[in-house]
Amino acid sequence: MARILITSALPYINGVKHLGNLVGSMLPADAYARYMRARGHEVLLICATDEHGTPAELAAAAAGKPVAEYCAEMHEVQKALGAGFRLSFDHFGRSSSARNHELTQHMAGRLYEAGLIEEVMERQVYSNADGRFLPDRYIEGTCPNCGYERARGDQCENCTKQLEPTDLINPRSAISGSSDLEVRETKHLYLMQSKMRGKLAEWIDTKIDWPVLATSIAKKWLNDGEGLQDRSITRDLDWGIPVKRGASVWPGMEGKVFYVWFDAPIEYIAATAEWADVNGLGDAAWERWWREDRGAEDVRYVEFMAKDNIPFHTLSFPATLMGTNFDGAEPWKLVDFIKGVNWLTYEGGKFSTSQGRGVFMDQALEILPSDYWRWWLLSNAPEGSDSDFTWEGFQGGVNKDLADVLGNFVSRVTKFCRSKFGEEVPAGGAYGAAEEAVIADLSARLKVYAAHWEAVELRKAAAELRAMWVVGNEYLQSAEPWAVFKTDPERAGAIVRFALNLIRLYGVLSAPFIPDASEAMLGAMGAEDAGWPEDVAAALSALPAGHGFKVPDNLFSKITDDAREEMAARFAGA
RNA sequence: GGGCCCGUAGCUCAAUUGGUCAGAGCAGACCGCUCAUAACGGUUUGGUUGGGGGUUCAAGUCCCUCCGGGCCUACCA
Repeated sequence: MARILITSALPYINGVKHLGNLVGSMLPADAYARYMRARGHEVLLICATDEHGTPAELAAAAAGKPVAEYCAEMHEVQKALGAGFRLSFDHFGRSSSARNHELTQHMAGRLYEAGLIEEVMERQVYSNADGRFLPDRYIEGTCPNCGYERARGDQCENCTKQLEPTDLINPRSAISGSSDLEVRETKHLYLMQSKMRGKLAEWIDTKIDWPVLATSIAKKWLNDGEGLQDRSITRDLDWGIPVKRGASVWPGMEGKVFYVWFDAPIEYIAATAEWADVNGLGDAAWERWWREDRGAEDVRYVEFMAKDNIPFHTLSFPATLMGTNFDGAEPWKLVDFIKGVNWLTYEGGKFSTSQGRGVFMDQALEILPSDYWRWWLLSNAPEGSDSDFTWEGFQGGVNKDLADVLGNFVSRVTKFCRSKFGEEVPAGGAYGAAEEAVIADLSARLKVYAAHWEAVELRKAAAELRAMWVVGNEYLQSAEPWAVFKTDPERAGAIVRFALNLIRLYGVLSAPFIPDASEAMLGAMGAEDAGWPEDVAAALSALPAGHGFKVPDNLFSKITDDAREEMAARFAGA
């Protein structure tokens, strides 16, 4: 039994997440956690809302609420939606928690002691009308290069030229539209990542099994230009974690907060502490997952995220943890494997919150149960490259895989049995060559399935699972109990007994992808406590003769063409 | 501009890291079955692996080049 720590990239607080966000980290993390738990490993799955930063403040303002109140509400909304998608987080925390305040300040203090913090005087644009400093991209103006009037302070979307806010002609606040802007000096803390470049590079070089996406992005940042750049870890904002060295004030940094990207990854750890608190477990309980000197030396830590998160998880966060351990006193657990995925697109374009384009988590659950989405998203996860959500593809995948191959199998077996033998497992006959062949086939496929999960290959695992469902239909077709029943009811009984056991087996194997349907299958078979089939032959004899079962409602209904067209129109966006 | 990834059957993707006639699923065609959600099973059509050149006994896989997509390039997260 291994100990596996799993974190999902933190969903940002400013609204309901779309299917792309879901499949980018939370859903794969959940499926992986479910599989590993099913195999008997000790698993801890951690996620949280990422609550700091300018967009959170603006979203709160737009909603007409104090930011703390807004975040608290949105946290509950996201938590409920996660539950709706059956995301089995051991804890879904908040980056604004007291634990994270304490830990973030502690780590900053340690980095200071390590000599890895530098104070830098910056010049930033301040908006008098908005009463705040504006991040580059919140300043709009005319592009000096192409004349586009809505260029942003970081880059012109029209001509793609990279800009400084001060390059813009007629600059104005993107928030209020005010042109009452001025450049002010403000002091910030920089994490001197450049000092850790060698150490980070050496560490990355050991990660030969990571997706190219992850290592290539990390190496690019390490080696590009003058190498890894030092990075500001503070901001002039109200909402956030106040800048402190541990519990002490940080002279000259009053009124400032840590940058959201500094405190968000630390929340992985803090959320684990929150988990311990909620469960009344004490510090040792979470430290054994994160501190190599306190029990975490045998933990395998796997992170899930979309590609935009990779630099922070391969460089900034490890730099923070390594720096914090400058004297060897705090050996924090570093990530062992990063599952980085690409983007999910919507009908060939981008999901867009502002234009209402694409399907968001709340809408998805209004339309169909979570299993439909989980199956399609995971079996089409954007692993190798971006993948595209289309209603036609979704309809096809769900109807064929879930309704026809799996759902119909369960239906045909249980209904046939009920009509010929009643609602209990038939007694007669014995398994023979046909059943042995299926057992051999499934045993081999189960090994492949397990190997895909070990490698975190979602699409391949899904394909193998589907192949195992197909084996059931092939078996029924060749064994044809409906014909055998007429001449040899005993033998037909054995076939049906085997098929009922297949349903139970599928219930166990399918759970990482479609937990609700799995529960329905196991419930119908009266086998809720079924464990992983280490021995397929034994697993397919688990339901004994005379064991009662129920014919479940159809596991999945099909998406009609009319329904598909209606949804396509509804979510096409403005 | 610089860097990275990708281009395989009508569609979505594989291919044990250079090694049998390049494989699946969907879609199409034909056949079978009738237990089942008009579901299932079988057979089958379909590819000069984006173009060109090179290395090698051997290239989808390595090198060069061209074409066509996508992504990243750091103070929004």
